Amino acid sequence: MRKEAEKSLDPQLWHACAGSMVQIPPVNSKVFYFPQGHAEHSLYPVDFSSSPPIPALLLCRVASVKFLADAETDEVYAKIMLVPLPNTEPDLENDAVFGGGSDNVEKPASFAKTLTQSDANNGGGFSVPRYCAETIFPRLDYTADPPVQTVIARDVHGEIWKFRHIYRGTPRRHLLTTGWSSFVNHKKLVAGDSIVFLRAENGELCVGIRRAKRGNDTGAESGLGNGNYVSPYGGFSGFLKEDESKITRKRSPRGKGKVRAEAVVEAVALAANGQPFEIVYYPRASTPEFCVKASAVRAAMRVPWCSLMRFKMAFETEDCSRISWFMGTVSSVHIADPLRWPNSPWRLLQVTWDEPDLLQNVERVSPWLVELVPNMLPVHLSPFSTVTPRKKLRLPEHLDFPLVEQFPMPPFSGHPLRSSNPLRCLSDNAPAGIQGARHAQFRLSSSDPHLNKLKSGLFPSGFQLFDPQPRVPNGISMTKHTDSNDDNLSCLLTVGNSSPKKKSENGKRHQFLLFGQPILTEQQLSHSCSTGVKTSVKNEDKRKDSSNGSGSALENQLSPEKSFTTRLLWRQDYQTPEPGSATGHCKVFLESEDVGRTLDLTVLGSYEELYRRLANMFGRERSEMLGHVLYRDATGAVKQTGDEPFSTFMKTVKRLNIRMDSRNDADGRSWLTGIRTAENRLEGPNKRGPLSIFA
Amino acid sequence: MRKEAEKSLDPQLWHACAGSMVQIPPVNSKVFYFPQGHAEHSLYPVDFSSSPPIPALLLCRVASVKFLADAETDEVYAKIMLVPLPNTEPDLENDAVFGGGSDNVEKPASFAKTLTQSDANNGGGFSVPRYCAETIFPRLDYTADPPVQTVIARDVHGEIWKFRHIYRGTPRRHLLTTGWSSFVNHKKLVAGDSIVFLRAENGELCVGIRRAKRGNDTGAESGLGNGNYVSPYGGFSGFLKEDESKITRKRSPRGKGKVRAEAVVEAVALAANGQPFEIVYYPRASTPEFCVKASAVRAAMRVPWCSLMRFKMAFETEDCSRISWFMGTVSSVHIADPLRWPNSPWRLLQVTWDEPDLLQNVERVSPWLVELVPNMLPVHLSPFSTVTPRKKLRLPEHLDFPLVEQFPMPPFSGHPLRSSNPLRCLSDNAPAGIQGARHAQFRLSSSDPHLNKLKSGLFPSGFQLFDPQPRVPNGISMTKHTDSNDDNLSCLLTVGNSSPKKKSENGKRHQFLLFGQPILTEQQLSHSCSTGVKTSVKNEDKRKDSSNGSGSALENQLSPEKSFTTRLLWRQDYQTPEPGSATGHCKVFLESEDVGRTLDLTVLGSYEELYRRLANMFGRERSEMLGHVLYRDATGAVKQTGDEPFSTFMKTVKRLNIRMDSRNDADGRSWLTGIRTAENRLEGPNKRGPLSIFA
DNA sequence: CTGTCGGCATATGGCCGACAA
DNA sequence: TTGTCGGCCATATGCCGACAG
Repeated sequence: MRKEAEKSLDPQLWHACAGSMVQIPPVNSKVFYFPQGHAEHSLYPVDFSSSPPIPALLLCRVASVKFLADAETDEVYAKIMLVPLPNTEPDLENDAVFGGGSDNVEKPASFAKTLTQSDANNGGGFSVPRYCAETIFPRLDYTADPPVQTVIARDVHGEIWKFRHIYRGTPRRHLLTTGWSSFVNHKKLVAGDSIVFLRAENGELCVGIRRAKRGNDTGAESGLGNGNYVSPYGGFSGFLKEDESKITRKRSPRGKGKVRAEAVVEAVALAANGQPFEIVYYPRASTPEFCVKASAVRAAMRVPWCSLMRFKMAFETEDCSRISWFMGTVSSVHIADPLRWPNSPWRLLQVTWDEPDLLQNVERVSPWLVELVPNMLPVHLSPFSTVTPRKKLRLPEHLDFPLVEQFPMPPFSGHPLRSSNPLRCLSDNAPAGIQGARHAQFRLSSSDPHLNKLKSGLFPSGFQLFDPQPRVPNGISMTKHTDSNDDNLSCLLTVGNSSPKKKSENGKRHQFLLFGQPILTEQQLSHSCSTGVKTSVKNEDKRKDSSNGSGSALENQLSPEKSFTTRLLWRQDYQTPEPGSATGHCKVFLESEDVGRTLDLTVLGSYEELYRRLANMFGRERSEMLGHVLYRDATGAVKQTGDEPFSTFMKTVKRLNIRMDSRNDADGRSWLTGIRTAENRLEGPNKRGPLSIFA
Repeated sequence: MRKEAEKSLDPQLWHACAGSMVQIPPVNSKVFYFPQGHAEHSLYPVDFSSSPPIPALLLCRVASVKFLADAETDEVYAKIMLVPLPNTEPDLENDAVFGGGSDNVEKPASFAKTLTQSDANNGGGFSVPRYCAETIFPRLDYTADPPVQTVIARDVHGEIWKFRHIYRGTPRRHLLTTGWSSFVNHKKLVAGDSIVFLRAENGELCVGIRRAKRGNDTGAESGLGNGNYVSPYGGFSGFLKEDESKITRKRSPRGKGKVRAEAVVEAVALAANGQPFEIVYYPRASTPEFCVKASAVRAAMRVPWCSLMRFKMAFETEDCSRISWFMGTVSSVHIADPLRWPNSPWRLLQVTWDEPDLLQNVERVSPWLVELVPNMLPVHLSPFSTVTPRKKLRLPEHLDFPLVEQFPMPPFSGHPLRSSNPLRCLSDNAPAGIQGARHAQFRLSSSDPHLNKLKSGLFPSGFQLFDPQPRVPNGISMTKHTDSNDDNLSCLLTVGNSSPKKKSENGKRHQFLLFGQPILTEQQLSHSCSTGVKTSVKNEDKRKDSSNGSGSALENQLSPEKSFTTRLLWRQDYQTPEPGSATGHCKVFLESEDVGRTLDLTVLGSYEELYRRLANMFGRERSEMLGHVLYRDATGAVKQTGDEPFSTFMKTVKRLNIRMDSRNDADGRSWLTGIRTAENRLEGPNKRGPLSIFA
């Protein structure tokens, strides 16, 4: 292919387009490069078989960074040249060695707006929010009647766009008229895409675009215009990739804007040889960054990660207007892909979310993406709290554990499961200093002075634990399981559950989209269904714990039967019983759809009944189910229904995936026919009703 | 990149789009593969340095052929899988060994029309030529008033287009109305592009497009609508490539529709290993076919090519409506690139054309592209004669020389210049049988009975040598050099010149475009200017001839001073004097422009004067000329003005190239803005007056 | 026979204030 | 404050016969 003139664009404009959570490591700083993450960043499966053995992570120096934009789509991406560093570097070396320049250049004035239907479709006008007009645009002469000016903006390619900016109407408002629709057409913008205006340092106005990650058409009915989709920071790509590739194909059929598999192999080969190599990173691809600030990785790996640890993680709404923190619990710590990447910390943590439905497909995260929070009553921060990710919540000094193992040498040599045993990791390795932290983590109670100290820093002001009317707008609604034998717990659950209903009843609510899948809050789903996601791993851990027969006080403290707080955690987040348990609820995912439905296995006595039930549930023929229902058995292996006796199946199954032949492939051409057509298509035959249908 | 579904399209439609001169070798036939030609087919320089040594040509079997079309531009191309064959194959083996099936499937009814301005621009209608409507379209019911129908056609991707076909107006004519402009817009057609309608064997109507090779905007003023540009068959790519890349970039900036350099290297590597490999061939790329029917190559190499041999070569008008034969003379026979491809017959022949201005950049051709014709009075076939390339003029049997050297082993081992010595090749190697042919070649006179025999076969019927009103519509106009010392010659020249003027004076004339460069007939240029192209090589040959001291009768016959016919050839085609001669005319090419202008060097006394003259000529600053004027010195090396003393420069220079920084780069985006804009651009600031300005 | 033009009907684009959320 | 709508004007689109080459 032709080498385009790789003109690095204004880094500020680039960042404005990339979103506020994207951080590109500065030149000369040190990062860890993760081939695994690089592979995830590629749309296509990456075959490392021909490569030499590669370390799972590689310390590198950032030799150069180019901020680029796709010539066709304006999608921003970065080319980063990395120089592998010898592993002899001292472990705790300061990153500042290379003098990573002052990254703190102040952000220029910028404004982003997600296009409404009116902005994108009708009459060719754009409603300029007052703030944007007054702070970003050139000053308008309000003495004129009407006040008008021509706004000139430069896009990522340096091309100039002119817009008539007028202040008119009753009541008065700012509008872009002439020139706007031409811009929309040229950039092929649709409602839901965002536009970024930025006043550069030289005073010039810049304009960038951020395309909506059109998950699929379901977005249309929830009002694309308001689209407050969640874009995962350090997201997850397993099940989703396929969906995304479909989207990408529609928008740019030549597979641009994504990294080719060969590029990954090539980079990895060079990296393995210790040679400089170049990586391309698409910040809006919804896959986690795979060049991570070395200090961040080191800091994260100093934490002896264990099950039951509580953490929060930042996500960005799709339009980049807000950042949300989601709370979760580490359900298991183990190597994500022990065969290929035996010692990789990448996605080391298996997690469960306080809002599991909101983050359904984020099952594993890398430690440096999350922030530990003291274990306490898991009453959640609002996902809409506006805590910025910059004012990071620093852990108390005594939480800064020493390294569990040597680092950056593989932290989990020998026994991959060793660290995934929470008890061992705490009881065997934890130095005295940890105890204080653990105290804060596990001895937390409303009367504990530590809590008050912490909560003032951790929660929005005014937040009160056990507040009878807690101001938690959209937290998980807690289930009303009555098999609890602990009144205290029930009480707490009730209390925690009393408030959220208030807001959940009126339809208009923030909508989240994660990896192109609409995220429904639990209210939208059901109160009676249990989530049952990712419980087995936890229970495996638990079984192993008991089998090793350790009886330390610590273990007793952590055991569900012995500790109040732990039990609370347990109850709430892992309410689902044992695999194949009495409640026997199971999530069912139809491949072509987005959100799982819940199925009560207890009412079923045979595969035959299951098929009938599933066919009924999805409006398909029973015969279509045969050979299409997949699940993972106790060992994690993928099986089809029928592979095991039904009784065994019943006991192990937690999640079913129904593979369907995709229909309606024929309209691949629609992207050609322009915006308005694409718009209409949203209301076409693919339109579907709400997906939260439960058995 | 994503693998598109490589659906082979209807071969008939493919051929209709590719043009009538394009022949794809049938499966199982044998071809010679030329890496050199493959590299020329790539837009970008191909670096073979990392490859193992490669033979210049490789006998292969055609394993499969896929007829494809670019998803975006509809440009047709072919993917051909070749299997290298061992060199042990007998040399003269018949190609039919593999049973190359009957290639003679009859051509389906098809019709091509070059879009007029009206077709492409106005009102959204398409004037259907009656022939097309009556023979290709479905039968119209003429009893209706007006007769209307919907014509349904399938394009290369199988997509369906509907057009309202109406027969109306006074006088009645066939039109496509509704649906047409949508087609034009989707396919981004502009005036000058062609549309192909074809009735497939199953009765279905197919539609294909052939884009004009828009050299550049000069086409606009000469009337794109009539565009009868010449498209070279087995063209030339040296100087032109750059121009073409500019064009391609404008139309498809991602470099699609061209072969990548790496693809060539990969194919060559496989080929060198004897492994099957795939090549991609774009028939409309104006580079010669590099998989050539083995029998054609063998036949061509049986001819002992020599200087002064006369030949003709077929070219196709750009709209594929006609095929023209151009006559030329072999000026030298030598390896094109002796360093890289020491024994390659590729572009073995250096040629001069009877119409040098029409084929200015075709300087070297491969032997199998040309057809020998007996040397005789070079009065030219009309370029518009409608001789099809199929009814080939077979050479008399006695011209079928035995092999000069073993073949396919390199035919020119040892002394690359050996065969370029016309005397040696004729006098040393020529068997007796040649004499007869040579007699026809050189002993030709109006009274010679051989001539009459030959001319009846070679010339259009009715053609009469020395006819006072010869029916040669557009032959080269002969110059009126008066330094001739042969009255007979002058007479002949006058006679030859008497007719063409008739048609040349009125503006409407066939326009030719070659490699994107408009071709002006000599009338359009000047009568007083000499062409000076490719004279030096000839003269070099001549010098070598005399230096070897042979004094055979043959040489005397060939010497300009001794032979009438030779002298005539010489006078007419090589009227330019020695390099640096008394007339001292020199062609000047501005890089960004298309056609050279002629400069009289004799009036100049210094580089300073030259710069002033050139600046004046092109409306540039004198300072812009410094360091930008390039030429080749006597040895062929590229030099800048100033590298040699002016007097030396004066003696050697035949052609100047002025390199200019291209301005107006900002409109690279114009291809995006649609047809009408592109159309308008043609009349924009780039518009230029006629280019044939002479010093 | 067919390329181009001007006429003209209709569709679309695009600017506007009204209104309401 | 700003998203959406209907009104309405200007322009573009596109079909037509006239005319001429």
